Amino acid sequence: MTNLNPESNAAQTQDAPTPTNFLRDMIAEDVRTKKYGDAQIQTRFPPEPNGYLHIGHAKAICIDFGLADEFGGKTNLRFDDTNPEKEEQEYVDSIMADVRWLGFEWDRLCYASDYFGQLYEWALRLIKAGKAYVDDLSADEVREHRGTLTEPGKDSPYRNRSIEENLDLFTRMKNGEFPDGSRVLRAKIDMASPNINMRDPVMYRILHAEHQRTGNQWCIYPMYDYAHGQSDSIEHVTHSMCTLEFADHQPLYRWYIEQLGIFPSQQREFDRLNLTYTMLSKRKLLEFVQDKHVSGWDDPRMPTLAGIRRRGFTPEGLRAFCAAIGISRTNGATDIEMLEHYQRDDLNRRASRAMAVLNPLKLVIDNYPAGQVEFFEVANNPEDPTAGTRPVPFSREIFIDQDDFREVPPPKYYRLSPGKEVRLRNAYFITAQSVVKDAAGNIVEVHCTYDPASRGGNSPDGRKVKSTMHWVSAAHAITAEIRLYDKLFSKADPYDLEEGQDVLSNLNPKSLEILLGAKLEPSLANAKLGDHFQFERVGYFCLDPDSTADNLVFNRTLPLKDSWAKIEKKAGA
RNA sequence: UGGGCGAUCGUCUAAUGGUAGGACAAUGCCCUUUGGAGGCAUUUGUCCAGGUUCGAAUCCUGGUCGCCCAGCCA
Repeated sequence: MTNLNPESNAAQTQDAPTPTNFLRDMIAEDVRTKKYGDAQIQTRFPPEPNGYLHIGHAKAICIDFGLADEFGGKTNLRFDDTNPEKEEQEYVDSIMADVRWLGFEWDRLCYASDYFGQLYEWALRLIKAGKAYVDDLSADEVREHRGTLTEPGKDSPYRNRSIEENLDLFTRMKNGEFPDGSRVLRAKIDMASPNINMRDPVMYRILHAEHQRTGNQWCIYPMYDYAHGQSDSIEHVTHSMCTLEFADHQPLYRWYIEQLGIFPSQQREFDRLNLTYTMLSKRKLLEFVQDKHVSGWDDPRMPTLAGIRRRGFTPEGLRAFCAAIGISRTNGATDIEMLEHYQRDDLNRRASRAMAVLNPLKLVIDNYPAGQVEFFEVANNPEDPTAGTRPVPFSREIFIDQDDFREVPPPKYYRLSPGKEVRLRNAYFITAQSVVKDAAGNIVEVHCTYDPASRGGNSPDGRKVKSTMHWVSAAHAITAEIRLYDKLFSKADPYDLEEGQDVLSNLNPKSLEILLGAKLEPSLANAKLGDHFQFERVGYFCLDPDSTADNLVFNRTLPLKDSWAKIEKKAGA
């Protein structure tokens, strides 16, 4: 069952009508022809608990849960925990939390390890049917016998053992009589198959390893191919969607199910998500964490769901993105701009506005009475009148951003410069009069005059200003730490490498910039974890869990689109 | 190079033999108390060569290019 909240459903339906895709068409056809009788559509999301979920998994989750939901079906969360050497409870916990955060709730929580007993029984059945055998070849020898892409393999000398001997040996494998790697159970299919997966694939290997759920109960563990389809079948999964690299496994998936004569789950593959400037390999991400190139799985620069959540991304925005990118069988890379667009789109609708000055420059309004304070009632969200207002204090000395003042304004610069009049958002028109510089010639203070008649931000005489700037009252400002994040990689394709280089060499050295002296309007002292803010004219921000009462830390989720930056860039180029 | 899968604007995708459309990006204009948001407009595409057909992105043939597979990982 999915649990999309009404707001996000509305958001999705008001977008362009979702185009169809081959998976939906396939399911619709199966429903139409009653391929599974009156049984409901059943899907599953089957992560291995060996790492954190990332944006690529979000696409799979949206497909697995979304499609089932569309057809009134159900989705199981199943942990594919068949390799105890890589799996941990920490990952199980994070995966459950991430799926829920994305907005989905599973029907049944399952583990492949729940089926170890059944899988073992079925293995015995295949042995008795002459369809599986114990092989004593070493791993190296198995590889040598497998052949190559262009040459057929050779039969193992153990391939034609008697059923009795196979039964005896496999039982003893299970009973722990043999060391790791000494024997495997293999399906007896075809060593000359052009599909290497069909060249007598390994079904079970010996692993004297403790499993996070079954402990030491087993010392033989099923391989993915032997476990996955049967697990689907046990759960009566009608449509088992997976990524393209498993397409070659489909014949094997079907072979096991046919030999066993069990519920005919069917596998169908779709393309994996690739994003520009992003690494979506669990193995590499684990490396980043272990080698401390990032602070952890939830580093806000990580493409993990835990990372982007901490960064301030919303599940609604992510789901809209997943719906927009569609599903196909091509291999390309989606522009990260598209991900960011759907985040901004969602954040713009719901983020509370606030004023924050990241790089403060003091501004003194010389004709404003010293010691006077007034409060302006300011809209929390111009996009949403129901969001209400808040009081924002104003006084003689305020902070503006250094970017908003130029002693010598470049062409098309609308912001403050000597003699120029601008609007302080929601407050007054001001005109810059003079600057104060330090010994090194840096501007440390700007002096202005204000027009008392422009209170609220409009002049009664109707004169216009070209710019509106945000500000924070110096006496009331709270100081905070701001973490500005940028892309983790500096190349659109992280794998675009010189000979012998690793993706690490494409890491963006400026992916994190920390600002310690930012000045925020006082209401931000009440920010809570999980709140989303738009710092007006700057970007979207959220409170980081590193925050303490006397050191607030805000993460920049994304900057606002900045057309001035474009103009500047063009002028410079 | 054996097998599998694929190729449509710069990018991601629709069109299921009958008008090549949308989104993102880009560009220009309008609007704006966020150079945000919004509105309008514009640009760019069916891998190539043949064939079938009244009509082909779609079907056929032959190329070309890309991705995946030789774990006792998933």
